[in-house]
Amino acid sequence: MRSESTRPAPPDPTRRPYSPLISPNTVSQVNRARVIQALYDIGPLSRADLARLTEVSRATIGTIVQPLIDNGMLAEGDPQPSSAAGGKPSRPLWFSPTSQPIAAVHLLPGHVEAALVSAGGTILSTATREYPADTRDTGSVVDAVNDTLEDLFTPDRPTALGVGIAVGGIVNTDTGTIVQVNLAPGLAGLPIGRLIAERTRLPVYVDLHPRVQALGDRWFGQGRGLSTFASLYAGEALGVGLVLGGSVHRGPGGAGGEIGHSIVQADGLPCQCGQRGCWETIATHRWLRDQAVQLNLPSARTLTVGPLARLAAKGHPGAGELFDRYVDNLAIGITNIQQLLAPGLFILHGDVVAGGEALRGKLEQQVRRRTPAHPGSQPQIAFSALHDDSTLLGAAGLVLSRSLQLTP
Amino acid sequence: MRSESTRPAPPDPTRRPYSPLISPNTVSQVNRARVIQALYDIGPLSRADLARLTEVSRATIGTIVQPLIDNGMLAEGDPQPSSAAGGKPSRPLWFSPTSQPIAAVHLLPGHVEAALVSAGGTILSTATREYPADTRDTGSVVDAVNDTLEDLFTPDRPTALGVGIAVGGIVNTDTGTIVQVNLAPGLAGLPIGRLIAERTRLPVYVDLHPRVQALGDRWFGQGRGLSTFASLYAGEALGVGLVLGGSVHRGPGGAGGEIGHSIVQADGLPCQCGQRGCWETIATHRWLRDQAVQLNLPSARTLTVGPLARLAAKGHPGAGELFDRYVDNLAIGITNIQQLLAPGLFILHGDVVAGGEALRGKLEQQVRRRTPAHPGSQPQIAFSALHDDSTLLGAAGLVLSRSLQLTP
DNA sequence: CCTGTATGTACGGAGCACGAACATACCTTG
DNA sequence: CAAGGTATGTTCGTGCTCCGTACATACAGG
Repeated sequence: MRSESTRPAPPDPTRRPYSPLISPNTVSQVNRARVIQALYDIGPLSRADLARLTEVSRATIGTIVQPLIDNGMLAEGDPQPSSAAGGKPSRPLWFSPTSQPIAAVHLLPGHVEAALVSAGGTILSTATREYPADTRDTGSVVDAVNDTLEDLFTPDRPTALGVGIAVGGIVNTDTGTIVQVNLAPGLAGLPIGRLIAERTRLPVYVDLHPRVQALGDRWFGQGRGLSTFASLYAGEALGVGLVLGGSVHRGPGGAGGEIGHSIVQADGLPCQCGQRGCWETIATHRWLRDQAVQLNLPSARTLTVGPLARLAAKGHPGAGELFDRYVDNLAIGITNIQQLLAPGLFILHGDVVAGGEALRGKLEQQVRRRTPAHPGSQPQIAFSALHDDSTLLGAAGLVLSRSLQLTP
Repeated sequence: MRSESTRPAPPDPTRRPYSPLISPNTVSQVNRARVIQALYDIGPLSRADLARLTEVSRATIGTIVQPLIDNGMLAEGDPQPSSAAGGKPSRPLWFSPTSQPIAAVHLLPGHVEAALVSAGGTILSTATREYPADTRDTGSVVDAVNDTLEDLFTPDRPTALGVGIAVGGIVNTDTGTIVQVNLAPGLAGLPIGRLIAERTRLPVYVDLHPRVQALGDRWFGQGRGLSTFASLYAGEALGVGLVLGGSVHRGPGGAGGEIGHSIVQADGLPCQCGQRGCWETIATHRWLRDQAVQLNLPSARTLTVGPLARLAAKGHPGAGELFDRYVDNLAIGITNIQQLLAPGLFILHGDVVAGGEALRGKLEQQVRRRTPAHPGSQPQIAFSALHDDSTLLGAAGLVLSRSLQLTP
């Protein structure tokens, strides 16, 4: 029995976990994780590059990477030609396409997408399933996810490292339980993480869709190696995933990122949430379509950003002005994030990407105009380079960061 | 010469630094830092407590803490009575009052406050200096800071571990240069960090005032051991310091926290910064006084939160309503932070604290009303327990975290 | 006084990174 | 083509730190 009198405080999700001390046995684990991290951050690197980067001897790198090559995670690439000074050509190391894959799931209202992803970020195979979005039979949802995974797990492949699930709604990341999905209210309360873990006997990690997208950018996209950036989803809804200090930010229980309900117009339009002037009320498809109806734009009730941009480019009456207002409304919320956190880089996902360079350039200009000059840190707006794969790759990144004990 | 062809990317402030691998020599440094961290997070702990907490043997803790006791940083407290089960009484370890102190500086427009702080967070001595706030002679400012420090550095004390400087304005934390101080424009561009480092020959760390306050809460106040919280300064201005994942957040160059210019009323009152509807325009003394003048409250032009709260408590006509509107305006900005980051705890500093429990309770209620229920994470509002010392203690925490290589 | 319990310390053993030296492979130059 | 230079990757003995076990110390309770 432990002494109760001087016993440390009981566990509390808001308390910082005490990092255990490093023992000789764990040094190699920690170092292995850091080497893998460097590869993800920078790309293929030779042993000598890794030694310089991590400030250890080449001999040490050898002993760290050799087991990873032996167990099939890493593989040596073709020799790189040596420089003009001569020297033995280096053999860059990178994740083997035949290494243990990762299962990635995107759970949307009404359907499930899944993929098997290699450690290097290649999508090896995909599968999808439909389910009735308005169902209250949560068993059918779990079945849909499980069946999709079964399609991926063929006997000729090694078992997956784990399963990452991105949910288009609010999730408690500590318990892997769905809290709320707007267009599928029946999913509320479903402990999807535990149920899939029981069926697959694999570690399962569940997180919010915008945060998973940020993980995609962080591991496989423009966020690689960056300390701080924001991934913004904008389209029919708004959401943000924040990478701060190299880790994706999660509030207690995985809260945070509900940027759609931040207030940008205190006495503005009423929002579904009961407040007034949420960012959602002026920067989503709903607002865009309401305005388009008033302006008598074609197909106003199903308008999206791409068609609006094309109407504006053609000079359709009212379209250009609406486009500009939409961009400025987006800029307001982005500015607020920049003022508070100064991530510096905003990676855009969702339908907003259909706005093209006209939208990106204008948006960047508006955000810069609204953020007073801070030396050497002009905010940048970019479209995600991962396109439609960002969520599935992010779900793989979720598994990677947790399973390999890398930066979370 | 290094090979250029496979050379890793050049250094970039927005890139994450690659943590060097751990060698047998550095294991002890890392572990020592983690033991010290545990003491700061929890308070005095015996060797056995530390062993349980850090998951190493008591023997290891002994070898880690013995040098710290020998060099005077830690000291054994009085034996704690053993529990009913018996056993040898434990000797709690804590920072010795005679350990190497830390110099803390608060640079305000027109005057300088400084203190010598023990590692345990006790203010050992203080000193102040005035300087003309409207000066363009930056030498006089550096002299004022330096003279104040000289007052503290008496020959009978060991040399300080370092100097932490909190600046009431925008600062580039990478270079230690002042970017802008609202009421002392002459300070812009002053490389205060480098200049004080040259004079004192000590390591000097410079940061923004709200962020330093957050560090005070994080090391010595209610933020101890917490993973995530926000420290809000509210009074004549607004500013926020964020602790996320155990570290205080800094954007590139130390940007971020300029919450006063986040937009909460897109078509609202014009702000000094050129935009409309910044939070500043509805939640600072300026707004409060403008409203008080319109309501004909007594001493309206110099009104602060304390007198307003007392007028409201006495039922003075209009005061109660103004008080409520002020609280709700504060709640808007806090809600936005909660929606984005979900820090869960907001520690208030500045004149707003004079509003007392009436203000705190109402503010908490408003923020909770505005944030849709997230399971098990109701946001909390608290006043700083450090009162007027929070900035100086935070400046000490700034030095601690950097000098001891603890979590930044 | 003896047993039980808990704290703090001493000592041989094991794991891992380090440094130096070596094998390998390519370049340039005469 | 041979020699010298340069860079990569590997081998092997050394040293640092933590681990497990055992032991000394100190208090409670019967």
